[in-house]
Amino acid sequence: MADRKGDEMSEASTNAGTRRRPLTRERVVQAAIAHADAAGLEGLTMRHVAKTLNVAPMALYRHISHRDDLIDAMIDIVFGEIPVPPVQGEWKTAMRERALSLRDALARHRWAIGLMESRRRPGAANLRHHDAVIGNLRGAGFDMAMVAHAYSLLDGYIYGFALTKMSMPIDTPAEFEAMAQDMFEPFPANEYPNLAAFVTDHVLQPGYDFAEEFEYGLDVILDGLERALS
Amino acid sequence: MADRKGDEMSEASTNAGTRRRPLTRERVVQAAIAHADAAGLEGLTMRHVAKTLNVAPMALYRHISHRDDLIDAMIDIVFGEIPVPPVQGEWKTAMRERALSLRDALARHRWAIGLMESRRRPGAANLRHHDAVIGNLRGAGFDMAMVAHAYSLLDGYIYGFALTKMSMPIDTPAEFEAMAQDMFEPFPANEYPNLAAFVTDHVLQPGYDFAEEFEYGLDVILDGLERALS
DNA sequence: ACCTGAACACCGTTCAAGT
DNA sequence: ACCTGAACACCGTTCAAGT
Repeated sequence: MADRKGDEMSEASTNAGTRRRPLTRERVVQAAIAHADAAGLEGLTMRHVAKTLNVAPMALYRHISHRDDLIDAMIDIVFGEIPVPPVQGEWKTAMRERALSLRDALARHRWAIGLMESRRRPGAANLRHHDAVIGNLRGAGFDMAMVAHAYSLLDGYIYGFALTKMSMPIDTPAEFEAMAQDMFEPFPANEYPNLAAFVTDHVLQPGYDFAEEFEYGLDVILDGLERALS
Repeated sequence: MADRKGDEMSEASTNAGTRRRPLTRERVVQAAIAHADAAGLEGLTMRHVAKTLNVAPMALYRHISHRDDLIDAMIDIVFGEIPVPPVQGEWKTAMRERALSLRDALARHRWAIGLMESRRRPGAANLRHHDAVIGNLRGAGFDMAMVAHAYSLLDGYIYGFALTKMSMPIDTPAEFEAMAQDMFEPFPANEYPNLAAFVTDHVLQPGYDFAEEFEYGLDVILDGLERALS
């Protein structure tokens, strides 16, 4: 497959044979995100990112000042993946879509969950996102106090659901059943009858999918805010 | 102060002059919790815990099998600090008190927030807690599907609020004002008018306290569940 | 101008040894 | 039986050096 003729010439000015593109901040951040998506936050080491870029660990420090600066940049990419809510537009559908987009972004980038709201130097996508959410709510008649209520309630729920879902030690029902066995095994039988019934009669039943709970709770919250607004 | 006569003799059988109590699992876990409360999860190293106990790092491994096993034990202590909800008793007040207790426990042990729901081998206090919550809801007439809805909504919100509150880079209003300056500084003036107005006209006003948002959202959720129940 | 290698002060954990 | 010390394979980051 080497030596294809007609390859695009967009990088024609680089030396033939020189596989190495110049390192840029963007390439470092993208490599870091790919690595964290695959290996988690604790798998995200400078040394590993450097290796995937075929570079010495120290080369990264020309483009980022330290690990936390890299994480700042990664988080702003995640915010950039969430469509900006329309400033005009019915608030309930806008907030509903925004919640689903944020949930999906956090599902793609589980390492980001605890970090989205903790940036001391939020990036442009982060600020733009929050500006649009607030703008939409204000336009729909929320006063400042209600904006604050709605924001803390929605984001608390969205991040918290993502957190509990992510930290669930299990993905498939088969795994869950195995874990449920192990879970009760060290304890006397029927020591926790309500929990046992809940697990066997509901959670382990075919068709139950924890992920679907998200929209139920979201609608309870949106309906509650609507009622508070009027 | 050495040589007090009349000291309690409860440890009288230990050698005089030997300051060292025997290491136990409980002492290791308690020292680890104290350390994590003060220094956070990333400050919780085997070597530091060992130093506070005046012991070589390796001595810990006689009582715990590895760092994750230590964390399992720490989490069950946190669950044990939350009063068990009464199995009989009006569900709304029981769930409200349980939410506030859990919030308070997470405020004392911020390192625990992402870990409470991720134990593969939950301890006795953990299982007992969940059993009592489910028992209360079942007794109040929740069917299994509604238990699942209520649980994921409440815990999502409780853990998520704790997470966003903890990760807020700031505690005092003065700090927040300084950070708000820095936050907008790299960007053109009035690039984010809605966000700027929200911050200056509401969040930075005297009397605003983000922590108080918790109960507002909690009541929206509890009222919504009550409505869904009937 | 851009990248590298050696080094420093850390980690969790294994293993063989001390009392 | 209980604890220790040296060692291994890792970290992030500094510093001086290479091209």
